[in-house]
Amino acid sequence: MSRPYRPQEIEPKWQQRWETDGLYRSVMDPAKPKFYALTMLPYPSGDLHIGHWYAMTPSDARARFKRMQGYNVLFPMGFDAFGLPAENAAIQRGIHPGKWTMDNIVNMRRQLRTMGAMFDWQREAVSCLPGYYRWTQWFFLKLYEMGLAYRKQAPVDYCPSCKTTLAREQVIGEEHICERCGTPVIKKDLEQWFFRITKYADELLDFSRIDWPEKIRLLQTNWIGRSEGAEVTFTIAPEDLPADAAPEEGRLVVFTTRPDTLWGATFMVLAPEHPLVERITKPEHRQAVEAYKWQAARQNEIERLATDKEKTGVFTGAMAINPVNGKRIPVWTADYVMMTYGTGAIMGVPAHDERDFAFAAKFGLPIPVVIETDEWIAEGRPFPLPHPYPGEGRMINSGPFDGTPAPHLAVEQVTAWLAAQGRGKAAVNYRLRDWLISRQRYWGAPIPMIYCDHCGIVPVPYEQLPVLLPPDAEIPKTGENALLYHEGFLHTTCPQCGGPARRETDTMDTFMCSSWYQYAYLSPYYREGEPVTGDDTPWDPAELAYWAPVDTYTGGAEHAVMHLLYTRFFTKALRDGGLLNFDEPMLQYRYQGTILGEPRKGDVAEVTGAWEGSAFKAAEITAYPFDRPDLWPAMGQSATRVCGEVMARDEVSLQVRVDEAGTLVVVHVSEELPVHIPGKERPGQLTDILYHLEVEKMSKSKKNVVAPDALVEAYGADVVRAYLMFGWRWEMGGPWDSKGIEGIVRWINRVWSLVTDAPRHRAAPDAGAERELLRAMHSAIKAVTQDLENFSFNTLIARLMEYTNALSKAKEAGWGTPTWDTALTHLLLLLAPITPHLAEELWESLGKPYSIHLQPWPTWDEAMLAVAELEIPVQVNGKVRGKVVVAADADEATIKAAALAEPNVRRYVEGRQLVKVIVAGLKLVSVVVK
RNA sequence: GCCGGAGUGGCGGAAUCGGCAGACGCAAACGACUCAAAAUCGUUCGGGUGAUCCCCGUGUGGGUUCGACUCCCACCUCCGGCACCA
Repeated sequence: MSRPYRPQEIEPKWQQRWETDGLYRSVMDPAKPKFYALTMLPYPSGDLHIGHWYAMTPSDARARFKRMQGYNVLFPMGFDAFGLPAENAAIQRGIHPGKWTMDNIVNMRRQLRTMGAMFDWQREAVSCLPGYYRWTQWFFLKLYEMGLAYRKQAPVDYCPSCKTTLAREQVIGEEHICERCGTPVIKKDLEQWFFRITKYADELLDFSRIDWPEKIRLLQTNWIGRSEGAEVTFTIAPEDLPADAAPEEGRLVVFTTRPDTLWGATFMVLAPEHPLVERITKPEHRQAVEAYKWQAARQNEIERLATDKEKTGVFTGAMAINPVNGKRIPVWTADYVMMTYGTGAIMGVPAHDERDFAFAAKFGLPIPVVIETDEWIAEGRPFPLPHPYPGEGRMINSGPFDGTPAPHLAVEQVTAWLAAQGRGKAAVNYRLRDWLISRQRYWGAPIPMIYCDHCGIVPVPYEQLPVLLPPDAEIPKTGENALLYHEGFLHTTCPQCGGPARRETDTMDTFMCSSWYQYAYLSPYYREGEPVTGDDTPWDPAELAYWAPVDTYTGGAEHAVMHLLYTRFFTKALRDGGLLNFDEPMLQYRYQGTILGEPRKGDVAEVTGAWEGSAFKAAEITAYPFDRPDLWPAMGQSATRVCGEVMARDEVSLQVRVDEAGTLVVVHVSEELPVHIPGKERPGQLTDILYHLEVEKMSKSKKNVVAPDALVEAYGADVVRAYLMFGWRWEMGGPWDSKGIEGIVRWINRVWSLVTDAPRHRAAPDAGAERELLRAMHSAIKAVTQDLENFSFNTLIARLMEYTNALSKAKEAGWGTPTWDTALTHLLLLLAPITPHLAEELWESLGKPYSIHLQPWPTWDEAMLAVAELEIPVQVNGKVRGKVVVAADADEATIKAAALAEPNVRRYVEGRQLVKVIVAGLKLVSVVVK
């Protein structure tokens, strides 16, 4: 026996050697095609998570594969280092956010190095360092210059717990909770900075230049929410306008996707915040309208009580005139119309819109039908209409348009007609809102703006960047922004007039930092220490021209409508600013799923004792393993005994499930009480009892976290890498399985001994076996190449296992022959991207030249995949009844004859009428009989 | 409610221009080796009480087809996103 596989020795050795040699330094080389592979950068939370490994190591494998294929590959790594957890740590533990962050980064760099990934650490970028955020601020100034950054007073989403505003994308679900802490978000009226992402709405809907998953494209498309329709101008009845009204005040524009239903509009609704409400409300309705507005504003704050979808609203007393038929219709105000979408006003067409129908039904407004269908006619034209009908039909009661098919032709024709008359025009609306980037936080890049009493809002000159975060800021325990109280930061002079001025204290959303980091890697902290101007670029132009854009991007799908939308916007904005000459930041994107916590059954505890109120006081505890039902005493509870599965435990109590229905009993346990565990001699402690774990997201509080450091220590990085690729469909993820990794350990050990152990005897080469081995080799090369290309990591490992098994079988027969050597070295080449240390070590042990990672990727020969003869299944009436072996070049007639001659097939065919025989190439023969 | 995705052995999963369902593993059982255990190697492993034969089987019910996990229709369950967006 030769030496055993010891990853703990070989992995650090190679990592050091590669680093010393600069094996993974990525240097521009015009002679080679470039490949920019990027995986989402981590937040430096303190420890690397198994999820980071799951995301990064397959991405690394693919980057390595591309490198062996001859590309000059860039695969960088960095840290998204601004953000709230650092401030929370400061509050809880009194550590400065900067120190906390940088300490975490030191640890995470170490952990990342144990992956054995080909990260080029000399290109690392850390977003909280001045050399980085100077450019983040520079981009802000650039966007401001381009008119893409603006400040406005607006009702914004605000998290009272994080004490900061949030972007629309950071508010989750129906309950409108903060994505970071889960606190319900409230609306606040604040002056905030926005980026005009809506300007790019249409371009962001165009995915034709990029290879992104359908799911992400859909999420972004829905988020942007483009809808086409028309703007139609109604007028307020002149007598209902105040005397001082300007002429345009009487024009009320609404957006509708169904201009063809205009003749059915029987009322109008304004959002409660709509300025016109104030102006047109009649004195006798004023009190009710004011009360309603107040209530609506307040409801926004207390989160309009979820389930209640009953329509509310009040009449303003004013009338409007429908431009298509001159009819006078009442103007209402109601909170189902939103000020932030469209024009904040709608026409109510109750017959053909669900919401308008509910509103009209509640307030007794007429519901005339203007779209008819054959079914409606067949039902006898029921009136009033029992249900709203938003579907297709023909226009009726619509003057010149009666009979027009709607909405298909009708929308176009009515829109054209309105436009010709100057009463409306085609229009498009989006759900997407501008990106709110102000955060009332200390730990972020300061927004480089100055407020001067004289000059107003003044941008910090480019030359003065960075606006440094004061390192000596005291983080208030209240969670407020430390910059508000930092006199040295706050007070400055106006760059224009030189007078006293105040700095903006808000910092930027951290998504701003990650919107351009893919370019930061190209020349990290570019021109640090040198003053720069607005005419400079934040990167070395040569590096940008060579590497950008990203060829393959990988990371979590949860960023679909945040990071992935923002970074596309950013690139397009920079392109329009003349900084870039391409349209999309990442040409190909693939996401991975999530590794969840491993489920586990709790032990079965049998407890005797006595009840104390609603809890049970333990006198004696015995714990049995859950999966040995033969040992289970009956579950249940009595006056002196409780028995069931342990669902949870802490230092002094257990929660025991005593029946199938899930009834829980709380068992109090005094500290000293020993726990009997059958099969264990000494009495155990409460902490020896296993408690139930559900499949859930991993989190420290749920105690289901898998620590990669411990896995690496136990199995080695290569095994962990291979297991993460093998165990799940990459894009799906799933619960962790601590047993499954053993299969990889066995496989890797087999690979190891395949190379390092000599067989018991050496046999003469056998031509047939050699040919078979080569066939297996070419087939493995093909499968692994295609699977790496397609992100199909689990099947790739399966194919490598099969190939390993084939080599094991072949070893006794043909060891030491040239064919054997070829087959073995090809196994190592295929393994190199997957298990880089193992492959390097074995490569060296075969006496091959350093490094395996500099070798070209093997190619396959289709001709070598061919077999001389193959087995074809034969079906009779759709069921497999036999198999025949035919030559690979057999013609159809031969195959047919062989199939019909097969004894079992004959049993089914004899005595019946042969209808036909279908020969499906070399795949299958199908016989039909009657 | 609307828009997506997914349902395959005890488990993770494989196979979709329609062609042998369950590759590759985990777990389990048995055997070899061992004083013994672990490791390793070998065998079995969807169900129908053995079988190379037969029947059933890819969420449910229909359909198309010589042939359906795959295509069509109607449902069910779970997951994700959106949610008065006019």
